[in-house]
Amino acid sequence: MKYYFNEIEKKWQNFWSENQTFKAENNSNKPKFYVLDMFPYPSGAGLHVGHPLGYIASDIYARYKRHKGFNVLHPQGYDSFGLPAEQYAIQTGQHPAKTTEENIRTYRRQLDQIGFSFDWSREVRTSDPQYYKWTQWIFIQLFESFYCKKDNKAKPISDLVTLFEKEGNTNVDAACDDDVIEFLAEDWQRFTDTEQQEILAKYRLTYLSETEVNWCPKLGTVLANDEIVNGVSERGGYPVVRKKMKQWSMRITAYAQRLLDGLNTIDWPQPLKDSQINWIGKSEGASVTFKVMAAEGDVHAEEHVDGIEVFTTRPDTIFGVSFMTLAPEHELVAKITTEEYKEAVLNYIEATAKRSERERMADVKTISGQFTGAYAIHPFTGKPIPIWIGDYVLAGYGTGAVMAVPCGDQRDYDFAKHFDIDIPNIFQDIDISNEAYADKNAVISNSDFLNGLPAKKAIKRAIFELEQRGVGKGKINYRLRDAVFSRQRYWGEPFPVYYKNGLPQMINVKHLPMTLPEVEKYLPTEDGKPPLGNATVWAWDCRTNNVVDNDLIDHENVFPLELNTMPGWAGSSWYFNRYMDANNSTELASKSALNYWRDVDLYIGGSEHATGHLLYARFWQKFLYDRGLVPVDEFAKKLINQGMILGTSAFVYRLEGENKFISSGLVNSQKVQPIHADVSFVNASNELDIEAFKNWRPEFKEAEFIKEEGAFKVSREVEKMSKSKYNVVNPDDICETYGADTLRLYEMFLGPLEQAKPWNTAGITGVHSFLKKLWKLYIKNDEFSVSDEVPTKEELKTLHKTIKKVDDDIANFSFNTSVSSFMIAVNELTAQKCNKRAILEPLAVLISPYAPHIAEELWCKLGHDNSIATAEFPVFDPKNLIESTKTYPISFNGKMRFTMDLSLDLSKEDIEKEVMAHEKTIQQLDGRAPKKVIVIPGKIVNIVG
RNA sequence: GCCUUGGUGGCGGAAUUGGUAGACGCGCUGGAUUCAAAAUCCAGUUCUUUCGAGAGUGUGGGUUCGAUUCCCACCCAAGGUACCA
Repeated sequence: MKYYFNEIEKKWQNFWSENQTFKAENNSNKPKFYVLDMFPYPSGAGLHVGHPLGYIASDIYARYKRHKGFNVLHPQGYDSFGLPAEQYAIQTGQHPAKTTEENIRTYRRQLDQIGFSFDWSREVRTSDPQYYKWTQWIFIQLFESFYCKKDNKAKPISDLVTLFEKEGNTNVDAACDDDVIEFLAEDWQRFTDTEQQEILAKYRLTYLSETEVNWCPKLGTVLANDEIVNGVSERGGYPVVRKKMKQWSMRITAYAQRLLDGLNTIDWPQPLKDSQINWIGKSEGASVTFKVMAAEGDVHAEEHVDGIEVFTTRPDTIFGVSFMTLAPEHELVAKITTEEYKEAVLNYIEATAKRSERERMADVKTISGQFTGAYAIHPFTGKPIPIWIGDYVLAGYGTGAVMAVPCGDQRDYDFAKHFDIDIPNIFQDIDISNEAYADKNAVISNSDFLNGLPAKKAIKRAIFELEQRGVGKGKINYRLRDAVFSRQRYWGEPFPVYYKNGLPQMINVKHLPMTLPEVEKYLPTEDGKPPLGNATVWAWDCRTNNVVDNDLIDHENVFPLELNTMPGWAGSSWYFNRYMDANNSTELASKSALNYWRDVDLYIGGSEHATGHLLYARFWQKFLYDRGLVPVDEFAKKLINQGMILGTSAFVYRLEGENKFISSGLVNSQKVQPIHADVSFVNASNELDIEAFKNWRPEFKEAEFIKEEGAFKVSREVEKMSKSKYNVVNPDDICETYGADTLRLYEMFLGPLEQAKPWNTAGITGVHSFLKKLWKLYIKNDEFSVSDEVPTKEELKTLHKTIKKVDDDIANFSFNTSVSSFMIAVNELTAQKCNKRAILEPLAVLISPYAPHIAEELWCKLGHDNSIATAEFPVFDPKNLIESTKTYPISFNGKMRFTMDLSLDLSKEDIEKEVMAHEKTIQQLDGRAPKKVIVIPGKIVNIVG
């Protein structure tokens, strides 16, 4: 009766699939539990052992919750739009849909073979028109909405139109573009339809705007900030430049505060919350407008410049202002610069423009700047303030201008020192002769009405005074920008948009989905249009509501369609809602399904999505909530980031200039070249399979190998798992050799779920032989058989302490320690020669979330004809752990020296008497009298002295 | 620089509220079984040691009868982020 894992695993995978064991129902008397994984992008390379880590953890959790009586939703799908399929299409001409389909098939096979309890009847694919129909639908809802700041929620744009008709926009408090002008009801009536549309566009939650974007010429597309690493594209490492383009944007900034507040209501990892908080970058302070002083002889100066607006977090330091600095790109620079300084300013701007964004960021130490000749007027003192330009001020943050307070800001201080500008000290008893004082702990002085106030009070007072005089006001500034939503790609969701007189029009939702058109080529067109510009049938006929041939475009009835597609995060921002009712063709999900499942109870995925997917998805969820489309405004109550599994690379050493390899222990100080060897050639003792290595590449065929102690050893190093490092381990091979249950257990056994940890196949034999030992417990005389005898106290103790441990571990997501406790249990039961049903049946259930195939087989052999998934989880009974004696550690000055078995009934005094009489105590004390004896009954004895 | 997380044997890692540091597994050493190998089983395995014992959880201090755990300072590593005004 051997443990034939391959047969067992195949058998049960088929059973689950045929019986739809894990299909979740949308109505049930059981409490609901929704366990979600971040769905994968189906790449051509398939899965390596690092990918399923999170899926195994969530699967254990889902199976455990089923045993505990929950109606569990545990779905899976594919984030199947994306760049790699498109790049492949560009190279081979193969339609991305085809590549994607093939990749999905590989993924599905690999996932099935690991034995996940996914409800595949709810599978979603973002690239499926039946799915992206609803992505397009949500886009239209965003277009038809604005953000009302009074009610702090999104509302229909028609509400806004009603308001405009009644009273114009003077009383409207809504998130909008900065350049909205005020108008009255009469004005609104007078505006042409086009003018009205242009105004509404400034309020819509998605809008077209001329934005400066990160354009990657090599990829022919716009990249989001998080797709750029160190100034080059994350994919491919191509250079990225700034370029102005008309793009769809999402007004995520309207939700900045709610995205911050919501973090307090969800159980997500602190580092992840911190990076979202950072990304949103809220800073509180004031905006202050500095009037510009008329240049000598220029009587009209004030007419062409209203003033320079700055944002500061320290309005309390306003009396310390001794100059202002504008970003070189600031639009006022040209207007205010005096004749005398024109040339110098132009030269400076030219010089900074030459330096790339990257250089500017890397080189923080060099101080540069240029005086413009112009002066601003201090709003309180009326003194002239010289206006400089300098590239330490960034055009993209705040207003692109700062009021410089050298005594309170190190950058201003350095700038002032460098250009010999005055550094007035406005802090009482603070020495600023060497550096600025940036803390908020000083008392303000030399500052008129702020004198004697501590910083925090001074900030409030300063804002009050600014507002009184109408030169500024309290303001909250966010680093978060509106999100660019257009991509110049083929393999993404098309926008449901056509253009009439240059104005975007939404296609009526009843004509969705707008499916991707066929194109000849997947590259941008020669005149720089996105790939959809290659489509010949991509025009909208308003009479028939059909996509028609471009030749029919007449701008009266037939109009051109949008050529951009949506970004990768569109489809992933709401998929968790779709799983609740994945096959609904009339709604994104039915009200009843949404109200039943509500939100994700446990979401597991990588931390790399902190400021991308996880921020956008929260934004969309809040929007959908505002519009009454979903019942909760945070989609995931709890989130866990699984750590990355790293590879353990193997290195062989080649003597420099020779085709001779030397075992790693013999290298010493010889000149060698380390070469990655494929990890599959190396065994648990780091010995290389020389024959396999020789056959690997022709250049090694004739190589010579210098062994140590009869073997050739490699050295190991932990690196990221990657093809080029030959340290990738394929789960298919592991399942073939050891089985899926072994893979699942080993991935959990490696270490804490959230921690990054190296994979080393060598250790897998430990968990594999554990499963074999487990199997053997159920075998007697080579037959499957268990006895119905009453279990002993010891056997019950082993079982129940394991139940308790596993319950606690799963509650803490500490899956690695439950694997250890299973091993301990099986070791103990083996030693006890336990073959009893009363122990072994609950044990099978206990292990089934972790190793479901072997558990099903044992369950079946124990005489059950239903799946073990339906079994109730064993219940811990503390009475099985009650002891009568305790092995006391006897310590001296806190150091344990020996142990003593004593009855738990003994009093403190009795314990002390017994311990003091013990020969080892006498020996330890060596004649000294103890100063003190600490006795904690049931725990420890500590003798001091 | 700032924020976050972490630092324990040769390796992955254990140690609920401060109470026997190194569970469990790998590797290693020795043994049994075998013609041999695989597989399996048994014993040992933190370091030092004069074999009595002593030291030991990044470093240095502190609190405590007792600290991997709490406090202070510092060092190192990983991840995030940045002339953010």
